[in-house]
Amino acid sequence: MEQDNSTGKANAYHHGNLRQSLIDSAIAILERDGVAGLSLRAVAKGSGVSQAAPYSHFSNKQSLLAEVARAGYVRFCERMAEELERDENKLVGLGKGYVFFAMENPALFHLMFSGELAQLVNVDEIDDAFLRGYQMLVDVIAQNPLARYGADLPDLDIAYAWSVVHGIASLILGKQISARRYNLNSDVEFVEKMLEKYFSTAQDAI
Amino acid sequence: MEQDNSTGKANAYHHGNLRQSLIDSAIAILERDGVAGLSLRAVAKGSGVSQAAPYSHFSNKQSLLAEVARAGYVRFCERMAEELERDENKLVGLGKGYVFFAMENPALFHLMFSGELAQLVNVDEIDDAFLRGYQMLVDVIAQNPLARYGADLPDLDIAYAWSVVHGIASLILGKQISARRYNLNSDVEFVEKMLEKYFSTAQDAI
DNA sequence: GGTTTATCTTAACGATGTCAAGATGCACGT
DNA sequence: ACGTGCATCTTGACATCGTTAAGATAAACC
Repeated sequence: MEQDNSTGKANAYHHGNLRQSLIDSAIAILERDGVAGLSLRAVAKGSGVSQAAPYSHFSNKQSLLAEVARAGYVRFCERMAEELERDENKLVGLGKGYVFFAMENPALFHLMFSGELAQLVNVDEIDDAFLRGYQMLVDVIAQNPLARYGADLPDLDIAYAWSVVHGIASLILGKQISARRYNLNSDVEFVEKMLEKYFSTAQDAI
Repeated sequence: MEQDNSTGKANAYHHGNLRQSLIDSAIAILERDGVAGLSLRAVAKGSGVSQAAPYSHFSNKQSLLAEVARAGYVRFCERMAEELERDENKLVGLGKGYVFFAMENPALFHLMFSGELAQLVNVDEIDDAFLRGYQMLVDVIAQNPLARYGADLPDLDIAYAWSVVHGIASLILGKQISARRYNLNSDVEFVEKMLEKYFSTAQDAI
């Protein structure tokens, strides 16, 4: 974060950029082995340092995970912006980005939204990255009011739209919903069908 | 399960009904201390047996948790049925039961739907209890088609309604959504407003 | 060049999931 | 009635985990 990766003082003893390296290692382990394999010792080994080295940069495991979640929110926003450009219906595009990110990064998504970090950790730093994602939804809803409810209560519309995409993502990750149950070829196709059907906006309607 | 609780052969050495007792202890710990306090050793101590005793009844911790989840689905269905009677709009009632159960049993709900059990454990036994809850939703949707989409694709309507309530529940448990954000007094009130607004059925519409 | 200080290592502690070996006592055949 | 088999439970141990304490290293600054 405060130190450049490439100009780190390469040294047998002093890593040079351990803080960021630990976050990267944690994300890599999360993608490869899931939450089960994400031990502090494994993260340290992934960065080539000893077991206790992370404690020079994080007060405990939860603090590291909070930073991982923060990095996750950044990627999350990028993924939504990517899909937002591709889709004409902005609400559908945002929803696709939301659910696709969850499907592509299941463990990271779970870490970001499970709420296990919210209690013990300083949430303010997370909020920065998190609120940027929330703002994307607010903007899209403001410009594309949902078809059936007009704009009289946009706040609830925001919570509603958020709930729909988050519910779809959660149920897919939890294996409760699958394309097979609905005779579709892939989960991606299922998500697209769902969002296009239930996220029609005022412009699309009738 | 196969042994009665009251007629268990009370004995200093042989517990008599340890299997069910362990499941009950696990649920009690889950409610009191959350997932963090749910160790096998704590569960064993809660039933007054030694650390390794659970391995006479469960192959590992995951197997015990699977049974806990199964018991959770039973309670889950009861809670939905309770709210279903109370509400005239059946879809709204079902949704209230769904979200209220999550709010009243956050750790249990998380265990039931996180999908962490789905990989390693024999899911068939869970499915029995789980499918009863799913069938409740199917029946309600069949009798109360959603207002705007008719009955041409009820399958997707089911997935949609499920996603909405599951999303609301998940976001509330994860502290991403709260009544305070929407200027409401309580999360219960927020849930009721949401469901009544977005779960209007064909009968209610216009 | 010597000191300060951040960074990293080694060693250890308690807690946890799990297994192996043995103790206990209910059930059942004789 | 009585011994045997088998399910059930205990003790003890091991590897792994998060975390802390004490000390080693070397970069930074005077």
